[in-house]
Amino acid sequence: MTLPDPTDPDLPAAATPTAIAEWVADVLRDRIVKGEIAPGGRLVERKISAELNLSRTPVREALKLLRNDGLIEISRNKGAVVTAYGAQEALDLFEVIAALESLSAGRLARAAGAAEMEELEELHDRMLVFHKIGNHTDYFDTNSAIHDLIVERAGNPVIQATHRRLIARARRGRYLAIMDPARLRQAVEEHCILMEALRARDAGAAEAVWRRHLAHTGESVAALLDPALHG
Amino acid sequence: MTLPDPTDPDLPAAATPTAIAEWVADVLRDRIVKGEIAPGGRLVERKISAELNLSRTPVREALKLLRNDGLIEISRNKGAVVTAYGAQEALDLFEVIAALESLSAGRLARAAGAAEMEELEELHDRMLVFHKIGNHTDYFDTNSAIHDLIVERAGNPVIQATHRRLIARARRGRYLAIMDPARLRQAVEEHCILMEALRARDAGAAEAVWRRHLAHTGESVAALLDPALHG
DNA sequence: CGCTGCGATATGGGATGCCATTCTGCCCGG
DNA sequence: CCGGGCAGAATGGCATCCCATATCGCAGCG
Repeated sequence: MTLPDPTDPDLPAAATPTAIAEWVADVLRDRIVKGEIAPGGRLVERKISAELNLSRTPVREALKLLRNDGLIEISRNKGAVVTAYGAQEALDLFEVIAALESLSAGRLARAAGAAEMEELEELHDRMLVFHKIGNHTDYFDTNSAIHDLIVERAGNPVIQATHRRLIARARRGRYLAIMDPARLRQAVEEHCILMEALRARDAGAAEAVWRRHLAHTGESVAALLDPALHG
Repeated sequence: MTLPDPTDPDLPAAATPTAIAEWVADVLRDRIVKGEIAPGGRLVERKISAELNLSRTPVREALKLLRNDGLIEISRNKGAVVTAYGAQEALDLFEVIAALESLSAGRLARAAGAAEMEELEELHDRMLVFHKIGNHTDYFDTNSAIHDLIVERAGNPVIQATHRRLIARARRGRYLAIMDPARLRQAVEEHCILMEALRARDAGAAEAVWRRHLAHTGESVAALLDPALHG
């Protein structure tokens, strides 16, 4: 699998004095999120350490980090396997993300300063452009950046840390399929409503629309993961 | 080596074939939550491994677990230090816990079966008795059990996992001081209101009271941590 | 022909040693 | 008397070895 450029230029040998384990985790997380390693796929410490030209120790730590993100499960003497990702998991996940992000949106509506609003407006405009010209990749990236920024600028580090732990799993759905155009339009509309609520400092409206937005997103991802399900 | 320290009867040498790291994490977590290791206190891998008669490897893993719980911070060449725990952290923490538990309470109000309600009623009654007779320790334990049960029975594993990660830090406040009797009465009242809402299957009321309950708790803990602050 | 038991292999967990970095304290020069 | 630099100690990270256990295949017996 993905062999082995022994001369891997990204090897952090000199680049990163520490945190090799986190680099390994990033590599593996990417593969899992992008679906290169399918659910049920095995991650064996010795294989990975050989492939990346490292010892098992940082790989072990990286696997623990991924387990912590809920991306894999580790069983003794059986290796790590990528967790399943089905409709139910997506709904569960987005329910929690909705709670965290709507909390953030409400906090922002109450306390956002001019600088924060400026950042948001700028990203929002950019996203609208990408949507209009049909650039899906940049649209999604900007969209994600908006969500992350809302959480970050809400000013509660606990929300941010908790959100970060969940977002990798949530975005596993992004690479599965193209989203329904009708849902795309609805999502953009919800983003616009949020911006209106923030400009009006209407915390209740901001929370409500954002919770709804993320519930819709969760349902869309769930529908993609299980076409038989429609709820 | 693994020579059983005669002074430490809890050594899991034979008791636990695996998961020594988790046992170490439990030991250290207990000490931190109970305040035996003060904020800013240092946890040195070699010291701990010597004290517990094991190698650095499981200790190292345990420290990573604690970092993950947000109880310590690890810096290279400086060791792990217990994170500060002040009024602001408590408020931030309980804001997130309130979001998670109120979500759970709402789900329970909509979907709880007879068995779940029975469990809750039983614990609730027990808590009322402990409160009435002034048994603070058992009151707190039963109270915590109710909160945990609500999250557990809500049927969303993501909520449960996320909640578990936050609760250790939240409960660091429990050992700081005795809570204001007026706040105790208010807390009991809020528990009663929640039970009423659950019995009536009123999800909105359940969410509202539980969010309020946890906001109040956060404010109480924050006030204990910083008597100058009163929000 | 099928079932049981034993051994080989795979795999994660723990122990241990070495290394790089950073912090501390002392000594020397100004 | 004070400041800068240097040496040694402290400390976490990585590499490597050994071990316990679970899994799988094969052989031998019923």
